[in-house]
Amino acid sequence: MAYEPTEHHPAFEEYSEAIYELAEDGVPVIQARISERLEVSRPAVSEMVRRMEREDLVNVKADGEITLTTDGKELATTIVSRHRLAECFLTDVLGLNWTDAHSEAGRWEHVISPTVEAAMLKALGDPQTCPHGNPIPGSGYTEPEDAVVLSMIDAGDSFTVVRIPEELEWEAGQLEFLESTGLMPGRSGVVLAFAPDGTATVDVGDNPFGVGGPTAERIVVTPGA
Amino acid sequence: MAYEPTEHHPAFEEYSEAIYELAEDGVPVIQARISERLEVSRPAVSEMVRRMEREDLVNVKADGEITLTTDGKELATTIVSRHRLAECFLTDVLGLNWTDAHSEAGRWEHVISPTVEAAMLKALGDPQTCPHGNPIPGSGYTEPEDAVVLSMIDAGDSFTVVRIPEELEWEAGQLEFLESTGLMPGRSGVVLAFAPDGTATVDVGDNPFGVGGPTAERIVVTPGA
DNA sequence: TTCACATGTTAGGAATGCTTAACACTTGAC
DNA sequence: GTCAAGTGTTAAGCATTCCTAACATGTGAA
Repeated sequence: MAYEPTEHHPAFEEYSEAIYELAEDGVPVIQARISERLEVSRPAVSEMVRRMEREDLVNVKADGEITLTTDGKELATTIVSRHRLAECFLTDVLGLNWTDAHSEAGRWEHVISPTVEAAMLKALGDPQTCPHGNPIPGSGYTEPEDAVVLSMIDAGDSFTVVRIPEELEWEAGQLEFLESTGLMPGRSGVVLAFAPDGTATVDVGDNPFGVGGPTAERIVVTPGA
Repeated sequence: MAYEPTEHHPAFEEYSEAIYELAEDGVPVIQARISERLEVSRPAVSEMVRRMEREDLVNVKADGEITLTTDGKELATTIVSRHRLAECFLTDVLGLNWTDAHSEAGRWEHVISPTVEAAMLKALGDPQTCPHGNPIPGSGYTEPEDAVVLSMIDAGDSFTVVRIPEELEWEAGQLEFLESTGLMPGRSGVVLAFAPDGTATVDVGDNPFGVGGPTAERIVVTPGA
């Protein structure tokens, strides 16, 4: 069977998704970041960005910042939706853990058709976020207004996890760690202390554990239990 | 994410599957048949067969007949299993029709990991055949000993559908036709008559309808209701 | 100021998997 | 016996997507 989820090349899907998620994570969207996120060489990104510009999927500003065009955004949100929906499906229906679900979804996103997407949405009751709390584009989800990153919570205060940004999902071992400690969306806990280097000690029910500074600066939470 | 279901190229999976299914359908496994089944040019098949031979996935006999090696058979049964399992899943869990499930599964088969395969098997209760009745390799299914093709049933006699061979699934409109008429595995009916050209008139409950000769020679049934 | 680092680009190449055009060979029908 | 049909191969080429090596440029630190 010909592979043809849309009219686009698989690579365009991957790059659009990366650009969308970098922007979502607040990372400057330049070629070097895409190169890191997709683990391809800088020349490969350079060439691909040129081709996507030619196909009117992205624009490149004078300072090198890359933005998605209307078409590019449509492609990106389609893929991101399917990725996050697939993650829901894989965890809720098939019982996979976070780590497996994330890597599986990275392949499923290119293979899910509108028909299957609709069927999955129905089966899952129109979920608004993926298991890690990231919004499914088009679901109408809006993040709580008081959302902050974990490192902004004062020591001694409680918090409730909102989401684990995509950026962290790509770090080896990160999802296993977060899932095993129970630092998951919806769970509440208390920040016990901050070390000078930014490491937070938190308690979400079981044993207290440490969360590295860079991680604590990315996990989105709301104050209070 | 790197695409790497096994250590094999997607094309190797596709070709192995085609070879397996051609043999299953009793079609001589030569390059020309693969070319037709996969809808690629003969030179493309020629080159691919050479590469698969080099990788010890197939053997080519002096008369041109292509057979799968042990490795090739393993790859083929893996892909065929995943295809048929995916069809079960897509119809039973997600409610897709035969036609959609077949074409979706053609993409899913390359993306399903052992983890997901195991989860699907569990969710479906270890199915032994796909929705069209074709055996899932490794499930232990054995076809009824008295299975014959529909065209072998005498006019006036009843029959029960066993399976719709893969060969028919690839014919445009065939699955829609069979599903809409109810000529599906497990269903029983009566052959009302045979036309001189081999066309059968059958009744499986609703209105009698005609089944073309070539189709009747491929659908596997057991005699009796 | 100078050096190092980050960033992007060019140039040259490679693997994968297709295509069409052209040719060679076999085999069955007449 | 001849011709057509079916089959496989060679040759040349193309699109996609990646790579390394090398180079150009900008920016911040010492």
